Amino acid sequence: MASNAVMEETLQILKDHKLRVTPQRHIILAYLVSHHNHPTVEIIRDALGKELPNMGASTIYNTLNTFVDHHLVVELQNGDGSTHYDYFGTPHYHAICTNCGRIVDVTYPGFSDTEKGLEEKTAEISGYMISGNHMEVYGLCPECQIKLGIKNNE
Amino acid sequence: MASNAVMEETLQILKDHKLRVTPQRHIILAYLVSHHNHPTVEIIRDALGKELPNMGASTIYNTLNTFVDHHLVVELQNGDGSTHYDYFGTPHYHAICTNCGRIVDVTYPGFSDTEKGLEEKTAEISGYMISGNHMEVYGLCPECQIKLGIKNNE
DNA sequence: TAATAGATGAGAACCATTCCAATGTAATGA
DNA sequence: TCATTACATTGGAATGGTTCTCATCTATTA
Ligand SMILES: [Mn+2]
Ligand SMILES: [Mn+2]
Ligand SMILES: [Zn+2]
Ligand SMILES: [Zn+2]
Repeated sequence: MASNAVMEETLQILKDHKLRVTPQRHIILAYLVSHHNHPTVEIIRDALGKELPNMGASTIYNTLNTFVDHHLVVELQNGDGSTHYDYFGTPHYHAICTNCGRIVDVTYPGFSDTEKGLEEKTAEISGYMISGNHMEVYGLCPECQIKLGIKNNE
Repeated sequence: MASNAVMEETLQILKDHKLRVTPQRHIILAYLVSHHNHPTVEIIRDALGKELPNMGASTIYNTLNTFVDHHLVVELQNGDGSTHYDYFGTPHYHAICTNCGRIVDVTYPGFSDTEKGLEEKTAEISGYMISGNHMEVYGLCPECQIKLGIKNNE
């Protein structure tokens, strides 16, 4: 699906909830849709500083929290103390480097079955009414393996 | 395995790493091993206040961070702003209530296979050298379902 | 156009966690 | 046993990401 179609579809979700599509919300969403870098508020602020120099930090937090509330975006922690945000258009999970904090997307055929199985088992056992899940796998990214001398640079 | 056997085994891990088994570390570990309430630092502090009234908050943080570094304890977030800690003796994952924050343990036969499969797939796809994973499932706990009128109290 | 509700922005406030320096205590070795 | 060294605890200060407050601004509705 084209990036602007994703945008339109997502913005419609906001409209459906009587939320206004402001320039700030539009530009933040566009940034998230077009970048897969799992940015922090600070990174978003720096990246959008040229287009909207006066955008307040509160606005970025408010906007991202709104997106999270509507399940358009997920929050991630990589241990660096700040929250990372991820436009969650396509189901996937994350591998997070315990050394440098790098977060990469992962998915594979059959992943959604695994996910669904986990949710069903959990509902059955715990009695919870399931609304979602987070899976994260931790380890050393390829670059840190080299940096730390664990893997040879070939 | 008896609780004191678990304690001994865990304390030995500290000794093996040349870490001293102080009264503070001992009492905090004992609390975690014998409670499955996924406590915060504040909860631990309140619970142990009678036994060690002068224990500093820094000590609790230091101790828990040490345990986490040695993979004896895992950290959990439930959205209430503070970190929750869990003695991770037996592999399991968590169901977290999005309304009240309640965290419950879940496991089932075959869970470790699911877990292992996820780690192997991830290593293969991402090139990461895997050291662990976190799985969390979100939803409404049974009590909140009733409280919110979603499920009838039978 | 008037009235209302929703959104932004600057800075203050919050608060969980970390940092720091002083003090205390266990391990080591002569 | 004494001296030395390394590890740990403590209380308080500092940090810093996030939330809160409120005046201002803008979109929506009637
Ligand atoms: Mn992602
Ligand atoms: Mn648990
Ligand atoms: Zn890395
Ligand atoms: Zn609940």
